[in-house]
Parts: sequence; C-alpha cells; structure tokens
Amino acid sequence: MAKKTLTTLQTIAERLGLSVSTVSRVLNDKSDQYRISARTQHAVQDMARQLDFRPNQLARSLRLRKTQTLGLVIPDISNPFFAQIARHVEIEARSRHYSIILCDTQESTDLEIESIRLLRSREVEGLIVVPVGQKSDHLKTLQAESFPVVIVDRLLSDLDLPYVASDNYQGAYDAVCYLIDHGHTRIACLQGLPGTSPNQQRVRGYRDALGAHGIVPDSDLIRGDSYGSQTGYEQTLQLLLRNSPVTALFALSNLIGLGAIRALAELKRRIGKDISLLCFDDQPYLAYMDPPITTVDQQNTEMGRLAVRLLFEQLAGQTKENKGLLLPTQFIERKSVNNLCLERRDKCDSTH
Amino acid sequence: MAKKTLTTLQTIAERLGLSVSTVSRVLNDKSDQYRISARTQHAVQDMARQLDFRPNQLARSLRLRKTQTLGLVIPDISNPFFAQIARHVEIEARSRHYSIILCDTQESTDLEIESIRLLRSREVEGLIVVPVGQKSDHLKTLQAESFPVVIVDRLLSDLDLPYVASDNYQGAYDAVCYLIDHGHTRIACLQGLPGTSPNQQRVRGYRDALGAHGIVPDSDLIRGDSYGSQTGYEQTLQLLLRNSPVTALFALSNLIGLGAIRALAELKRRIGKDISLLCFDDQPYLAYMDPPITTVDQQNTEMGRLAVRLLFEQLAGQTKENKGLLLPTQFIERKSVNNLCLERRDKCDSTH
DNA sequence: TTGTAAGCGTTATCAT
DNA sequence: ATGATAACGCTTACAA
Repeated sequence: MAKKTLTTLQTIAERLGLSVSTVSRVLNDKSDQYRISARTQHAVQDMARQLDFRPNQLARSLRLRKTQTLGLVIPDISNPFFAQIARHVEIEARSRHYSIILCDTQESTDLEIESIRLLRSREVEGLIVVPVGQKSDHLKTLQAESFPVVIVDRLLSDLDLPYVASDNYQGAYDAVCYLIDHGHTRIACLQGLPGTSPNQQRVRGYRDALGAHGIVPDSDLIRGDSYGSQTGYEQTLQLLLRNSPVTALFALSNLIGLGAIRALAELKRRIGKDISLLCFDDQPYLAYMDPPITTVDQQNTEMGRLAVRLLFEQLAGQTKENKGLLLPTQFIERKSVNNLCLERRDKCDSTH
Repeated sequence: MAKKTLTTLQTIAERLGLSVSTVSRVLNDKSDQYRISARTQHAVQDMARQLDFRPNQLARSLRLRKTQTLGLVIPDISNPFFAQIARHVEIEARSRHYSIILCDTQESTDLEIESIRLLRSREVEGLIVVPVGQKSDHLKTLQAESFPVVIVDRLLSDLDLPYVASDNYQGAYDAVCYLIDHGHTRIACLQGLPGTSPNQQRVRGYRDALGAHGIVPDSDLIRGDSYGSQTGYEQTLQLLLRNSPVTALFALSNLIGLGAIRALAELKRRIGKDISLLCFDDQPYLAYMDPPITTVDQQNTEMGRLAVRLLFEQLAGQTKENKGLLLPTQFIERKSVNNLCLERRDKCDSTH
C-alpha cells in the first residue's frame, strides 16, 4: 500500500514545528529576503527532499492567478505538419516553464469552440490556435476580450489577431515560376480545402505567376477540394485519363502530392521525365522517393517557436500593434521537375 | 480594455441576491437534489449565460481533489507513430471529459523524469508514458506508490506496470517467414535502438524465424543502432558496397526503411526486383512509393485508445492483476518483396 | 428552499 | 527571523 497522505507544506511545517509560511518561503527561495536562519533553511530543504515534496500547482495557480499553462488547439495532431509545430511549441513553452494542454479539434469548428472554452475554464494564460478555418466568431470573442492568443497557419480574413504563417503566396508564386522557367505552361494546380487561407494564397500565387508570364490560367486545371491524399489521387487520375496536355502538377500539400504520386505510378508516368511534380510542404520521405520530389518547405519548427514568443509578448503586456509574421518558404530543388527547355530548345528562352 | 474582472460564482450570487452555494448547486445540476425553486434555477442559469460564466477548474480541482487531467509523456511528438497515438489518447480522454497535458521528452531520460515530476505537481490523475526506454527507476517509483500509469510501446523488463504495445516479436517473426517463403535466406536486419524492447523483440522474431527454417542467423547481418533514417541509409550502403550477398532487407522502423530506400536508389538497385525490402511500421507514404512497400502495420490508433482505457480502469480502482496488452500487428503485402521462387527459371539480369 | 462556514494547498500581508 | 491570517474560487456538510 502506498501512502495516501499527500505531502504538503503543512506536513513539513508540523514535523519541524514551524509555520507553513516559513516553509513556503524557504521553498520559494525567499530565505534571504526574509532573513531565515541557515538552520531552518536546511531543515526545511532536507525534510522536503526526504518527503519528496511536490508543491501543489493547483493551489499555487489559484492563489497566484497564474497557471503557467498554455492551450494548444490543433485540427489534427497526427498530421506531421501540425505535429512538428506542436513539438516546438511544447519545447519553447517548457523552456519558459510553461506546460501545454493539447486539444485536437478533429477539423471540427464545434470542437474548436468547445476546446477553447474548456481551456479558458482551466485558466490557461494564452492560446495557440491552428483554426479549422471556417468560422471565426469564437475567435473574435477572444479578440474582443483581448485574451492572449496567436493564430497559426490558417489565417482568417476578418480577424485581427497576432499570427504566424508561411508566406504561402510567395512560396507558390516562386514554385510556379520555377516550373515555367523549366518550360512548363500547362500546369495543373491540385488544391486543398478551398475555404482556407493557405489554399487561397497558394492558388493566388499560382495564378499570378502564370499571369506574370503571359499564361492565362485555365480554371479547369485548378482541381480538388481537400488537403488529403485521396483528392490528389483522384484529380491526377481524372486529369491524365482524359488526356489533358498537362506537363506539370503543382500539389498544394504533401498529402495531395502523395496521392498524385500514386496515380502517376499506376499510370506508369515517370516523374521528372514524362511529367513533373512539385509539392507544397516538405516531409522527410519526399527526399527519399525516386526521384526525390522538389518541394516548397515551410519552417514549421520556427512557426511553433515564434507562436510561443508572440504569445509571451502579449503576456508581458506588450501592447504593440498586432504583429503578424509571414515566414518565407524555402524552395528545395530535387529531381521531380523536368527541364523542357533542355529537351526541346526551340521554344523557351523568350519567356524570360 | 476588456473587463479584467473574472466572473465567479460570487458575481452571479451578488447580482441575484443569492448565496454562492445556491448558485453552485444550480450550475452543477443539483437543483432537484436540493429542491431549488424553478425561479431561482432560471435566474441563475440566465445570469450565468449572460455573463458567460466559466467555472474555474483550478478551484474546482483543488476542492474536489480531482483534476480531470492526464499526463502524456512522449519521446518525440513529431514522429508520426507517436503523433497518432497521441491523437487517440486525446480523443479518448476527451470523450471522458479529461484533458491532456503534453510533454515531449526529446528522447532524454532526464526530461522524462522532470516531466513526470512536473505532471504530478500539476496533480494529473494518471500518466500515459512512452518511455525513452533506458532507465526505469523513476517509473519504479510510480509503481511503488501505485500511481496510475500505463506504459506504451517501449516496455521495460524490470517493470510491472500495465502496458500496451504491439506484438513485436510475432510481427517480426511473420514478416521474416514471409521473406523466407519467397526464397530469401540472406536477410539483413536493420535494427533500431538496441536497448529498447520493441527492437529486442523484433530482432528475436527475426532470429527465431530464421532458426525455424534452418537458417543460421549471421550476426554480421544485424546492423544499426537507432530508429532514425540515417542508420538505415548508412547500413544499407555499407552492406551493399561490400557486396554482401543479401537479397532482402528487413527494416525495423519506417524511418530506417526510408534510409534504406534512399541508399538503394543511389545504388540503382530496384526494390522488389534486384533486392527486396520489408518495413516494420506502416505509414501512408509507404503505400505510394514505387513500388509500394510491404510492411508490418501497428495499430497505433488502438494503442492510444487502449492506453486510456487501461488508465481509467486503474482510476476506477480496479485492482485486478496488472494487465499488459500486446496488440497483433498486421502484415500488409505490397510490391517490395521479390519472389525468388518464381524468378529462378529465367534469371538474366541479376548482376549481383 | 436557501444560507453559513469550513476547507482544498498555497502565497502575501500584516504582525511580532 | 518567524507566525497568524486572509484570500484565491469552488463544493459540501450542517444549519435554518
């Protein structure tokens, strides 16, 4: 049988014939401030160690009105992209002696609302939210109450909260320019969830890059409606089975890219030869495919870290105008994009 | 400026000229039990809604000695395998109105110890731990104090705590039998972290399967020392560059498999043709590779779910003898293993 | 049908 | 150099 009796300040105080205040002070390194005798100090320290005393953070938080806890709200923690963000949120928070309560909203706005309520009920000092991205009233409430919060990845247009996200527009723009520079003009855009900001920005980058090179975007080439792999698979299949003359696919998420890869394999199209592929979102396995896939990498480590920093700026009471951080993406050139200019150098050098 | 004044039971009580107890009772659905008038009930409910009252869980937990919180301790939340477990731990816990405090121990035993201490300081009611897997004294302490805990994935031999893990032995055994049935006898085993139980069990399964077929395990073919992709890459390279006559690789984690795939691509060995590959641990991308990789899938969704259930059994005071759950793995046959038995008649291209 | 008061474990404000 | 006491917000005997 284990000891059922919790060790508290009381316990120590009684055993030593001291008051709880004294014990509390010693254990909070206030001995000097209160000029507590060396003997008492040691006695308390020893007893605390001996009883393996752990201060009750609940009581502490209640009294101090400070929980040293942040809420992390994520649509799907099993998605590696979010998992990486979560990891660095946790690490950065821990380095500041804060803990993370995790809520997986399963891409449901209702769960997101419930989660935020729950977290506030638990008196988290701030929230880091990757919103599902469709409704925003509950987030507006946070804004109105100026509750500390940072939005990550999925921005909402009618919101004015601090955020961290990738520069999705520029990342897509550059990627498409790269494709065009390699002689591609018929580029399909396999998109994610249309209502969400990353998708919108990426599609806009895609369109603008085409436009800047005098190519009229063909809306039939913008296809798909979710970030999952199924979409990538189906859309690629449809596109190629009807003999659409596309030479390149631009997949707006790594899962979509995965679906495309599967479809291409089934159709026996060799990536980087018969057809080109470029994915938004890098993941370790993409470097190990045959051929390695060219991607637009997002700095998710940095996103997690910065989200916490932005949150702490708010906690520190920095009233500075609402900061939004757009992190540059990194273009990673590998072997999945064919250079059509080298193959048929009759038409290509004019475009730049 | 937002209202700084927290809404509490007090607030409601004062506004209504009632006592906090009455308000508390109404809000906790004890109206009937205490025969509180319908008028009071509605008044309280309305006011609570109007003020958007959220009960302070800190105070509640302190009073009730019940936090409705579990601690989740994971070596690396960005590892998809663990992320999936985490997801289903969260979902299952939430369905029981419990929250999760997440700690990423970064594969460090020190951080694991610190995390557990922290979580207990926060009065979590139970712990779900995927241990780093090397030291176990701190876990023994939990056992000694019979603190509710469930160990996941990485078991420790000198521990007698409830656990959930895959049947790594059987999974590996079956996989190697499959390879042997397909005519392979020189099978390399690319192992993970030697000290950890999943690795030990898998290696044992590998050895026993060979033995059962009269093949003497060549210890030179058991190589590697970590679950990461770097190991898989290096060991595969070494093995093949010295012209070891292996016909198949058995990678003991998906990351190791990834490294092997990269090495094979560099060496221009065609998987499923020139050499065979089989991975422990399925991940979505493995189905989409060319060729799709044959794997041993683990039920990580189920692991997360069951871990929570086992924990709740303990919370409910079920003293039944310490339950350990070994989940069967699932063999997923794809295209990465060559059938040497069929090929033997017309071999023309096997230059190694 | 409702109110009073004690207490959960801690820290801060007075005292002494 | 140390102790008593109140308070954080809540629940629950015990009263009324």
